[in-house]
Amino acid sequence: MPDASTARAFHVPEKPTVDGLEGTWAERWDAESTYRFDRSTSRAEVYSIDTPPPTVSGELHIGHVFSYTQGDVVARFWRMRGKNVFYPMGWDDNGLPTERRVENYFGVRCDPALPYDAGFTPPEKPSKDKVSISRRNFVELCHRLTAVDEEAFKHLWRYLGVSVDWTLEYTTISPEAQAISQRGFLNMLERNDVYSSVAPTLWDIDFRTAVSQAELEDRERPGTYHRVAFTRSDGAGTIDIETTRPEMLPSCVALVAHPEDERYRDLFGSTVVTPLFKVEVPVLAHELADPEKGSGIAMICTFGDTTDVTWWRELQLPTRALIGRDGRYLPADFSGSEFPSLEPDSANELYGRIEGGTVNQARATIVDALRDSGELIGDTRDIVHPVKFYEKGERPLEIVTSRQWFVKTLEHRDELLARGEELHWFPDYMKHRYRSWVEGLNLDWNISRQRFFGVPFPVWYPVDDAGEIEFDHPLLPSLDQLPIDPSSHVPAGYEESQRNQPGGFSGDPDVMDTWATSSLSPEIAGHWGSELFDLVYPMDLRLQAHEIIRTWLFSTVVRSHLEFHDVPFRNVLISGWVLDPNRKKMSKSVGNVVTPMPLLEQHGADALRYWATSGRPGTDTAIDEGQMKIGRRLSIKILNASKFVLGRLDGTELLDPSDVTNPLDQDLLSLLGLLVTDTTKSFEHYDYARVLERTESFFWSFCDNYVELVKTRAYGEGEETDTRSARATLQIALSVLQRLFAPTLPFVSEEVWRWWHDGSVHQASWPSLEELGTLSERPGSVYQPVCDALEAVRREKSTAKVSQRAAVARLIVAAPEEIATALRAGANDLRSAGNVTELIIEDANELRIEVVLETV
RNA sequence: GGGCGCUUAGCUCAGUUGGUUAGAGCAGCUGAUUUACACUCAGCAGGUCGGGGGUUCGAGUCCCUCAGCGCCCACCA
Repeated sequence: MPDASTARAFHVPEKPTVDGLEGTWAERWDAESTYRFDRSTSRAEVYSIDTPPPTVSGELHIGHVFSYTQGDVVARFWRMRGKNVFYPMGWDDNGLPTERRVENYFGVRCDPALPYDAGFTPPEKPSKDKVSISRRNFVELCHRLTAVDEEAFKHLWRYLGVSVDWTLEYTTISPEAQAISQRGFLNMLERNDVYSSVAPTLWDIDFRTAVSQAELEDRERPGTYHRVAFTRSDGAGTIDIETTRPEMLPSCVALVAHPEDERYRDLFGSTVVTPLFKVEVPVLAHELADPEKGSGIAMICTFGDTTDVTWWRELQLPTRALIGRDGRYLPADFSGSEFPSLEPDSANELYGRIEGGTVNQARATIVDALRDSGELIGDTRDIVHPVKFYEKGERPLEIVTSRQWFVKTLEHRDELLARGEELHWFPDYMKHRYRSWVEGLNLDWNISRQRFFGVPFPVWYPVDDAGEIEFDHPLLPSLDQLPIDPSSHVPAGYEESQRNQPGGFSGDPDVMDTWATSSLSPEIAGHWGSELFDLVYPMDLRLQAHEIIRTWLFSTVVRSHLEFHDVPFRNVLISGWVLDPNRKKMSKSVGNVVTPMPLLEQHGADALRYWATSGRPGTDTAIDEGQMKIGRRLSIKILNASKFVLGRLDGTELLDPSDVTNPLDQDLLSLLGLLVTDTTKSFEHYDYARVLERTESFFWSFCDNYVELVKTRAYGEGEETDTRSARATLQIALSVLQRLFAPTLPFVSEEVWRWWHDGSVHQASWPSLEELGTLSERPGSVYQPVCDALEAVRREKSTAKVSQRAAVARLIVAAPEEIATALRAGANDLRSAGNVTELIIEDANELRIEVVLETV
């Protein structure tokens, strides 16, 4: 036998069941280290896998089960194929979602200004009024809750049978992950791949943090066009613009129209005066101005939207930013140089009414004032238009000027596109998503977040004698000091007492975006800096869902390209979404999110895996309990068929292909050979769904036709060589089928395998053609005609509404020579399976089958 | 506006490089029944392959076009 384990006396239970297999085998696999990665290996022997560290912020959902199962099936195939599979598991336990969960779970809020309270205990029941606690207390609660969540996640994973090596478990907030993340950052800083600057930044006013382009989403929102009159400085009348954001008027720095626009061409270079605030601004030309939109001329404000940022940058306009980090209006003086109003008193009076207010309040005030001044032209017009939101946010993003760290992506666009082409995508068309994302980049990647539970930037800054922070001369730790927290560690040459003092130092207050850390998942999982890393990097496989191509996949490619001038992984397996039974996307707000544990307990892990494996790569798939039931039924069939076949076999006797002498048996193995070739090829192309489909289909035919045909022969009736041939075929076929099912249905496959083997099926070798002996040139040429004849017999009995065991007095088959020969070879089996008394096979040109039932 | 995918039986989906009469499961219907398995077995019925055009001896499959659904990207004032 080619199997890794040895056969021995069979132990088949009286009443096999699929219930409880998950607990039993998860424990055994742990105890036997079935999935342990062997470090004494070479890169060529390794198959390494990079899976997403799920966000630890509550419960895993069914989408995780779906995606990870697809990856696990592939992992199990390569393991059986002889690869040394490196399959770690990580948890992404820092970042906003985790903070959000901790705030709600304990009823707390982080206030970095507060001192640490060593005796703090969170309220027994979280109330709506959140308790403010120090950063250190907050981080402690984060660690406490994520530890609990991670145990629950791990339990689910083992129950599902994900074949990770749990000794390789990692978390993104662990000291090692932080050290790697900080090392990656310092390397980028040294290479000048990352920079900090004060710049307009996409800002969520509720979370009070910057967000990156990748975290944007458009949502349709109602808006209103207001037509507003600007006065020409030359006194030649007014120019109307249309805007949905009249509240940005005090931030206006210019008007802009298309360079070719006849209507405004003569105005370029001239100036106009803004309504209400009476600030003189230039009229400029830029190609992004759309003559079709509104009146064809737009106002540029700092900053109403991302186009404003582009115009501001490219036209080198002044900054008149007025919206603060809390979304409220900052103080401004219209008599100064920053806001040079021609009528400062009235401008300041009006501004005084909106200062400190929200955007909505300001809009109402300004629209009223425009109406009063006569500068609002005509009626307003309600529209619905896309507005940019943080994907987890509730209010529209503002653009706020702040200091942030950016990774240079724009200047590497072409190289990043080329890296995308280097990857092997499954399905292939998913590469378009990567490409269109990279082509559409318009901002460098902002990796700093003004939050608390994350990897800190390993940077301090000197504070000059005047108390100003010198951002341009950061103080850096050495690599062997990592990880560090600049808010509690002190840079070399300074004392803690000098923190935030003139002549002292100040720590960078921000933390890294969660993607900035998870973009290093291959480095973290592979322990960058150790010998292990060279064995596993670049990874062989990245598994993930399509929705995070622009975030996780993109950012991982960026980091790998900048650090190693290579791709981070060779193959990308993209999974689809799980849709609810009505084919709608699941979301918390709709309330149609399904948690997997109840389904797992009801149907069993193999059944859920069966459903998940039926979803092809990249394809969105609806939850379908019907599919799970079919998976469960298949598992039970595998138990029963294995029990039956092993019951036909003689205890310990191991047979091999040389015992297979009967033409029907040889043909069955030839067909099995086709299946082995097909499934192997499919797996090599990550088509796990096809493997299951083909194997399942073969298996049912094997049970219903082949086993029925050779039942009596295998019992020992008739010639001894024929009995031996049937038993050898049953044994070989069963062994192959159990192994073909093993990646998809690991629990039931392991159960039946262990009835007759000592080792695990998951360490057995993937079936090969060699173990099937000499294969026919024309597979199916014997088996198929015999099955057809058997089917004719069954049809006759079914039509006559008699038992399938009813006797057939005479079965007459007239057939062309080849078929007749096949039937003669299978005549004994056909007779016994059909309970046929007299079988007559004649040569004829046309196939003709006559079934004469025995009259009672 | 640009791009990608999907459209095959009531439902969920297979259909390899174009090749006999288009397949499976579920649901439906008709039966069988001390059986390895009722979480069973056998059988039946159900489709002008989204519409139109083209290439070809031959198209579910290739090309063009239209429509519907879903998604991705976009500088939406």
